[in-house]
Amino acid sequence: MIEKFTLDVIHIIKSIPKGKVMTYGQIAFIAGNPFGARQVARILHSMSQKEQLPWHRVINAQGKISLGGEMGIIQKSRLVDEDIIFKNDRINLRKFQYHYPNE
DNA sequence: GCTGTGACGCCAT
DNA sequence: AATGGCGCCACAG
Repeated sequence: MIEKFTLDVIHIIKSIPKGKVMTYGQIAFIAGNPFGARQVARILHSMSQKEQLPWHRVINAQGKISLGGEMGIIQKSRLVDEDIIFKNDRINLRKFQYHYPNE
């Protein structure tokens, strides 16, 4: 049985519109687990390959990519393609963060 | 059912 | 601004 938290997280991630991003902590908070940022990361890691999640729209609270190596490059270029602007590998959250409708 | 782990976040230096 | 340490919790082994 998969936790409701996990399902909520997946649903929330799927709702992120193009050109916007959300942070791990924000998603976890909305899903009902204020301290579940790490679970969000874990969910992405395990599900993004199977599910069709816009995983590249999820970044950390500092507005930076949490992945190193090639995956990080891929994520960055995907975001750039959505007109999201990087300034020294950092995104302006005040401008690009998506505020979830409910809660 | 106990233990380690992680694409994190926050506060104290 | 940069680092380090601790907390928190679902999931795999």
